Amino acid sequence: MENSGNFFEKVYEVAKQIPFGRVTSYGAIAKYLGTAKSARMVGWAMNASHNNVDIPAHRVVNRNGLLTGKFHFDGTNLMQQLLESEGIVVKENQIQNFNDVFWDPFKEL
DNA sequence: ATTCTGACGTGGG
DNA sequence: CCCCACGCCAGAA
Repeated sequence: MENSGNFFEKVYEVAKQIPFGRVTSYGAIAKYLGTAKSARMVGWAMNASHNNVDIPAHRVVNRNGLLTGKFHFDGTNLMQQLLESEGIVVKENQIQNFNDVFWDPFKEL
């Protein structure tokens, strides 16, 4: 399982390190891993992370700050509620003050 | 084996 | 500023 590939494992590691009340983008993680063009794979990894409860996938959004994957969660607005529960303001599936809550692995990690 | 789509991002017109 | 196309990799039909 964990041998699915270093890439997925790395994504999980970074996602786990996302601080409370913060969010990051797929591209940021992908870039940090050196696969900036494979940002899609990051999302795919998140899909697999469904098995890993330790992965706060709700804290990962696209570079637009939009909750693109909110439909992949159990509920319709479960992702938004989780983010708001952390103090993040979300409006119409879009994170407000995105730059303020944005967590950059390059800068923070 | 082939084809398409998908939780994205960047670049060009 | 808005719209379109391309790249990337992996899994499903």
